[in-house]
Amino acid sequence: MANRSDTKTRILDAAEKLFAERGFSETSLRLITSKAEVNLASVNYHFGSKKELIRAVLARYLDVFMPTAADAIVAVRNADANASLNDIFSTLVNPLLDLNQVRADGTTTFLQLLGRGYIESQGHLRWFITTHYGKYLSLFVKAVGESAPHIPPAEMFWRLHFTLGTVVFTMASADALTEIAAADFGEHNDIEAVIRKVIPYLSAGVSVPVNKDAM
Amino acid sequence: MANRSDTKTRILDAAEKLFAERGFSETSLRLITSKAEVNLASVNYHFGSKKELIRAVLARYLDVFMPTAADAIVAVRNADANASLNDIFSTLVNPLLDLNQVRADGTTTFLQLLGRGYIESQGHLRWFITTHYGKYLSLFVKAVGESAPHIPPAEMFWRLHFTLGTVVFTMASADALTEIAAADFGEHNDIEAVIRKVIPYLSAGVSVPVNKDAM
DNA sequence: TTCAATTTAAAACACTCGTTTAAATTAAAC
DNA sequence: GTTTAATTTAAACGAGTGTTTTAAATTGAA
Repeated sequence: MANRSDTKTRILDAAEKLFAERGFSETSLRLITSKAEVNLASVNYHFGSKKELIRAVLARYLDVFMPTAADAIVAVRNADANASLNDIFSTLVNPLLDLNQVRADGTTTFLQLLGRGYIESQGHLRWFITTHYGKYLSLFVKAVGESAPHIPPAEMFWRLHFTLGTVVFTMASADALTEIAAADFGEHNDIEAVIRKVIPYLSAGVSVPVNKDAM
Repeated sequence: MANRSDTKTRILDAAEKLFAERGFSETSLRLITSKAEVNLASVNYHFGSKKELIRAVLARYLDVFMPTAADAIVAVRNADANASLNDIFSTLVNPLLDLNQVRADGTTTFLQLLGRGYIESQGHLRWFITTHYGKYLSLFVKAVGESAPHIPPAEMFWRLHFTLGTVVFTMASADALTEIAAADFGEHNDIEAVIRKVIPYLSAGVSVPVNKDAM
């Protein structure tokens, strides 16, 4: 029996789950192919290399998320030219949650993959994302900057990277944190609850007035 | 020639530099021992295993930083019982910068190691830090909590992890970010400048009032 | 049905890793 | 100065990695 439900898709589905859980370099091709119930060599046949598989896994999400997120931001700014930072960040919630309709647990998986991607792999993934999705990133940066015009560009550069760190780290360990929160505080959060917790934190940090003494 | 300036120290010095730069699992013992100009087997002879070497590298910093940081926080709270969140965070700056006197580039190295430690290695490092330095961590959490009494404990749990993510991610990529900032904005930041930039961001995020609608 | 292209399969390749072994060397104790 | 313990050395081990190769099976079109 060949091509039962597409070997390529079976590999991608197994790989994204394992990559999100354990990171890229900690996930071997042998583990992926055994979970996907396909032959080891089929990864190199269909994708060329492990690096290209990683990029394919991320592209499957980015190709969906980036355009819808960009559309949402454009729409919000057309409706309200003075949209707040909180509005801009909140705009991303729905495009993120929509990923759950693309695939089960899509939102969590995507955010964890993004986190792993920025934490690991110095080169090829950063390059892949910025060259393939750079125009969307520029749009996001522009929207945030214009919603907090009292922050100079250089300061905003740092704060957006602080923000990236917050999101990436939180999402990469979201499962563990949710478990601890449930055990210690009886809270039962899903990924949407965590997203809605982090947004006010980010908005406050990004827009806090710059202290000239500390520069 | 044996024992030229202590093999153990040579290993620790080479290891901490490489670990901070490339992460733990990306740094092989062969690379460490070649940089340290010692024999490969000496790592296992002096430290037992790579895991124990990693812990020894971190302990050398934590043993210095944790007590002085705790003392500083106790002192600030004795001087001003209503110390603000910004005060608490700022109190950590000097203990951090003092690490530059322990070793060249000590502050950056320590923060990057801490970042790598929390990002990588699911188990043994988290366990090592919480069991060996738990009392200091509790003191920090208590001080922060009491400086922002309007934030419920469960919410504070999440915000402190957001904060951890910001710090860890920023420090792990501090070198790259500083370079970009210099190229794009003509800013020339050292590690102290980055620390002083991040503190107001963190204080604002941690202390922003909780929006009941979003819970 | 035949034939060529695609896909799967099993095995081996070449390499890196942390660790261990056993001999050689050095430093310390008597 | 001899003996004893600590340290350093070189070599090998065993397990794991991504990738390539070779051949077999399967597919779709002629």
